[in-house]
Amino acid sequence: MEIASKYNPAEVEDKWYKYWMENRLFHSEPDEREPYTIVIPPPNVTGVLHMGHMLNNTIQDVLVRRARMQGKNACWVPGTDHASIATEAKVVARLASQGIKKNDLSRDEFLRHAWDWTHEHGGIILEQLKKLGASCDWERTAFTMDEIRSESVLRVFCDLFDKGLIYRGVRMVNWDPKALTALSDEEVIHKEVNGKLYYLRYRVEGEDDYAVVATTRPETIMGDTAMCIHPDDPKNARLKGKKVIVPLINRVIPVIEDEYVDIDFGTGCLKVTPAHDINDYVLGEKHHLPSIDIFNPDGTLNENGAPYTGMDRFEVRKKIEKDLQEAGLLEKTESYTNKVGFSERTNEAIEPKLSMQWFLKMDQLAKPALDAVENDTIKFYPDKYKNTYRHWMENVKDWCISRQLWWGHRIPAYFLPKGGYVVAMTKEEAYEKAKKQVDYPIVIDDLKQDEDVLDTWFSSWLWPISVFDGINHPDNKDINYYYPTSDLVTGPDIIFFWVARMIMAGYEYRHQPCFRNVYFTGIVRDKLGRKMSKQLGNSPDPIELMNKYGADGVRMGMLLSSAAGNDLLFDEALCEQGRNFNNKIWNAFRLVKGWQTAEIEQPESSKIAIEWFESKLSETIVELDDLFSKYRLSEALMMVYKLFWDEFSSWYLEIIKPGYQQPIDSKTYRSTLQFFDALLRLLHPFMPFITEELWQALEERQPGESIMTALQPRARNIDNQLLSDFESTKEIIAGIRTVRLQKNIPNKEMLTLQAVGDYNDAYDSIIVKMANLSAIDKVDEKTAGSIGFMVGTTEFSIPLAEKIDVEAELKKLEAELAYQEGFLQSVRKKLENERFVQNAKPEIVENERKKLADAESKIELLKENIKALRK
RNA sequence: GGGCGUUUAGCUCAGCUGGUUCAGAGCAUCUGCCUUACAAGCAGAGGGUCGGCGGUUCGAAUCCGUCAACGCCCACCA
Repeated sequence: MEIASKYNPAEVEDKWYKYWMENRLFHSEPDEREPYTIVIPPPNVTGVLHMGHMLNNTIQDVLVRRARMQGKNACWVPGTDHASIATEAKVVARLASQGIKKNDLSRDEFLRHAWDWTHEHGGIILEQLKKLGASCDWERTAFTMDEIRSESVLRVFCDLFDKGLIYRGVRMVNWDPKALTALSDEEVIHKEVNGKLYYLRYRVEGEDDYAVVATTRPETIMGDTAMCIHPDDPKNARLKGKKVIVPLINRVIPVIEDEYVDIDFGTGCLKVTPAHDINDYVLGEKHHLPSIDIFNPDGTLNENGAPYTGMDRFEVRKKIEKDLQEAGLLEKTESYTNKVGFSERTNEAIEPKLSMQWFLKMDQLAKPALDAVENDTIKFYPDKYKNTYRHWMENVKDWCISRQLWWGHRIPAYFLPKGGYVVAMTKEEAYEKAKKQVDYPIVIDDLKQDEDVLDTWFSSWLWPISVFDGINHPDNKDINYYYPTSDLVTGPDIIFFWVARMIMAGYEYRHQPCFRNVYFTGIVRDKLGRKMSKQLGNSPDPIELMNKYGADGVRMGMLLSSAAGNDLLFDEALCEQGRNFNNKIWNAFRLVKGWQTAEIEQPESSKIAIEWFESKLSETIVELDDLFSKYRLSEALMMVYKLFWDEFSSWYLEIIKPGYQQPIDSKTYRSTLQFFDALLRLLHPFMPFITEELWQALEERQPGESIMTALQPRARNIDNQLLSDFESTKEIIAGIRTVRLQKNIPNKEMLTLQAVGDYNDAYDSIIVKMANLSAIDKVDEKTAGSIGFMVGTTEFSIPLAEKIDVEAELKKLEAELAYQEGFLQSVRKKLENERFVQNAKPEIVENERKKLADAESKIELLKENIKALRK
């Protein structure tokens, strides 16, 4: 059979994915085996696969496939997130492009559009994951807004409300004037902004004096309800008990005193605008100040903002500067850099705003979640994120869970006609509750459901439970079997949004951790270290990459550069390396499958090679287990890579390779197929497609059989002596090859090797074959006019009378001699140091003595050789 | 303003509780090879005062201090 010399992924990938699906190999049902569970971090339902997903899902797939091959019942649950704000923004934008304004639609009409959008785009990303080879249990695909998940969310809301953990109240929240909704603290990103510090003059009432206030936000003066000074501030002591007049609008406000004020900032006078600054709000509460809200939800000024009503807040800032200037009320401005909060989603400057919202109390939920990570019930990889986590959990604030949006889970609170509300799963239930609560007659349509929806994360935080329907049916077979899940793979950027909250929900609803290990991936950057972004155009399209290098090649490219928790600098060259490796595997297979077997005697060299490779394989398997246990996937892959490429292909196969058109003995062939099989199984979690293709072709397989469900090879005996002897053998061979290269001796030309003195000849058959020797002679003294090298303390030489360049040879030997003498010197110094001999561990000292002896014998040899050459 | 992390070969990184698996790996580079598995390859080679300084120690890439550069997270100084 003729096999192409290049591996063509396109021909095999779709075929095997289809095969896996048809045989339902990804599907899991509870059974008696140990479960291994991963829930996918659900991507946005309307999202498109990017490099971050590639990394994240490749890692998950490696873990799942490996677990499956360890005989566990592996289940990777896929799904998508409704992504409230992001999706709603996209739908609004699309409607706008069709000339439709959201406000012109009813809630139901808008939701129909949103669902249309979801059905059009939803699932694209999941299809893309299939191309990557993701072995998700697609029969379990979930959506945060499907029936089961929605019911779970409402149930949890009602439950937490009944437990008194959810409350409703007017609070200062982060308002996004573009999305027109409140945000949680976590959705606000603080950025440095270059602005100005404005010094405004507030006249003192009834006096010909004024106080100067420094502010970054002059447009909020219409909301001022006090001026505040520090009680111990001598500069401003004259203002105590006075009243001042707000510039331009001439409203009289009191001067209050509070230690909150920093005497040294600006002039020591602070304008207090309780409606539009969180600190001012606190001051306002404390001093019982009125609060004047001057903004509309969209960031324009309302009637309280007269004379600037209707203008945008940033326009007003410019305008008011001018007006103040003209009125002589602006003392000066300074350039000033301060931090401003921006909406994570819309990038709009956040406006602190007082509004009625729903909150979830966090302190009680946080307690067990903090403990679980502190005591390693849930382990973080890398563990540095424990610090981050602890800090947040110890300072956790109540979670604002309501959003003024339509796309999402509508809050199940129903307002009563004469005030008050009831919380219930359905309107009917709410009605029943309401009837008991009020002493006036009502009908069901008197109940008005809250217009707001819940924060997206209020559904995501239930994900590890809700995907198994463990909220609605807490005692079902799936949740009891698959929960707690095993590993979570996600980015550190959502440690608070998601990870921390899942842990809380896990303890609240299952009294168990929701997962055992969290693997934090880094951010995928380009090779210059820049974040990938659409604007920069530096983000490759994963699908194109896979078309170019094959899914296995790209997977390997992602994995090679991904130490846990470190950002990874993605370079297409790594995919190329992955593709090249695929090709290497492919060609090794071509070689092996091309051999004819015969009942001939097994060469000594093959026999040794088999024993050696058995040990090497076992040794690697042990090391792999260790690396996997530490989630060091990058290193694990590199280890298998080297095992296959260097040890198996360059050494093992070359040793056992029969001469051209010669058959191979069947004993060696059998072992070789077994090794190949084991290697494919080791490789499969990393590169599922090519390994399946070759595994299927390696031997006759049963219908429906797959490498996916074959078991990982197990380590057997490791003969350390053999392994170390073999390394020496490689060195000898490399030594001969180096000589060939230096002396320009073709590989075809046979050479003789002399081994001087003590020498273990057990591996001669291998050396003869690999270095193309006619013989290895043991000699007491080497032939004159030969070129030599040392391996360990044994000297080897190749007689090459006519080809020796005596001068060059001398130079080489003398350089070596100088090095050895220097080395000897340093070892001597160490051993002559009494404190070293006394304090160091005996084995260390013993080792130094051995080094000394070795160096001495080497030096002696070198001297002899130099003398011989000089003759 | 607090906290965390990083700094080792040209690049990306590994070096656990101080001492021959301590100066390593892969890629890149250089040299020689189209040797019938693979040029997407084979065989070899070169390359680093382990960020700077100081300390502990018989001994430091490794422990301590300090400085520097970069990165991340948190924080209400207008």
